[in-house]
Amino acid sequence: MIQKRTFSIGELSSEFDVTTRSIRFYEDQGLLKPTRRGQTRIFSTKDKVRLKLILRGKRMGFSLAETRELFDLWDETPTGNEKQLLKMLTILSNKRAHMEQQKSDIAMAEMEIDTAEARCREALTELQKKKKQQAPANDEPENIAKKTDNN
Amino acid sequence: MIQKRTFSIGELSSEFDVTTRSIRFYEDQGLLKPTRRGQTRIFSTKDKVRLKLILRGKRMGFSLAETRELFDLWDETPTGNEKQLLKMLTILSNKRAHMEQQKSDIAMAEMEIDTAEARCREALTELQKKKKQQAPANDEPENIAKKTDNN
DNA sequence: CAAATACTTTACGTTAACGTAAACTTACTC
DNA sequence: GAGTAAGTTTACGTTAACGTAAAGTATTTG
Repeated sequence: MIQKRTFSIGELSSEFDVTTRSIRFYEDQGLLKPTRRGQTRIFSTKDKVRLKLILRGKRMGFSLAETRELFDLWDETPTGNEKQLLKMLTILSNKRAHMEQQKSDIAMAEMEIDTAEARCREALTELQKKKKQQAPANDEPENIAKKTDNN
Repeated sequence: MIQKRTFSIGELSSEFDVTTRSIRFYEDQGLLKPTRRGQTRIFSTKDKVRLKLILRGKRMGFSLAETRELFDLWDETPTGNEKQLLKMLTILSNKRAHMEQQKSDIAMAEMEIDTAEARCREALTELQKKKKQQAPANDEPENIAKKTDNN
């Protein structure tokens, strides 16, 4: 046995930390296509992979409809005609552009977070100074009072 | 005059390609704080900067509520007490983690897009071959038809 | 001064992506 | 065989982020 081939909805739910409601919703929207044993859903590894892609897509800001469109196109790719394939290439190119935008956004945000953190730490040490001035000339070590919980 | 100091809602709307409805909504949610001349909104450069941050935040998957919370915290930072500042540092740390996740997501997506594109191009050249077979026996060199644009 | 242009408020409508509740079926297990 | 755990369907509810329409004001322009 190379791999467990099927999964219950509960297994996927807990593995990816997503509600069963969501998983059923994704099926309803045509993103997952589990088979059935009786009325119980049985998910393949392909479904599992797709679920992972759905969630990553969400984190990247894609709607379910977009992701679904990608899945459908991808399924048609091996048998696709020239027009389909060219459409796929265009979409891929668009995704790339989207990702470049995101990388740029992230880079700028990172810089700003750096300066924000610096400003914060500065304000903190400023507070420490004032504390010292208010409680002057004391031979007990200060760092006992300076304990901070970093939660 | 160093810079134009104020902006109308229409100016911001066209500059950032966002509807006036959205801008008013952002004000309503406490993200922008334009002054008024009569009942007409007058936006400062600070508002303009914040609008840019709002939009970038959206592209990064932040809700307006999250962005608003950041703005509020940021405003309190210079006068903040220790607790406030530590909270800010925690949030900044969370944002960083979020961005690391995103960078990882993007990196994986980029690889998959690469292979998807390769698969597409392969399918395309496969189609070309079949076309040639239907219009056979030609002494022109093959590589003219095999040209690919690597964009 | 009339018409066009750029604003404004109020308020109901819409879409995506689920949450939540109720009522039901299977499958085990004590 | 009663309970409980995991699954199911149906269907109404909810939230965020605006869209859209109506009706009014203020200023500019031909």
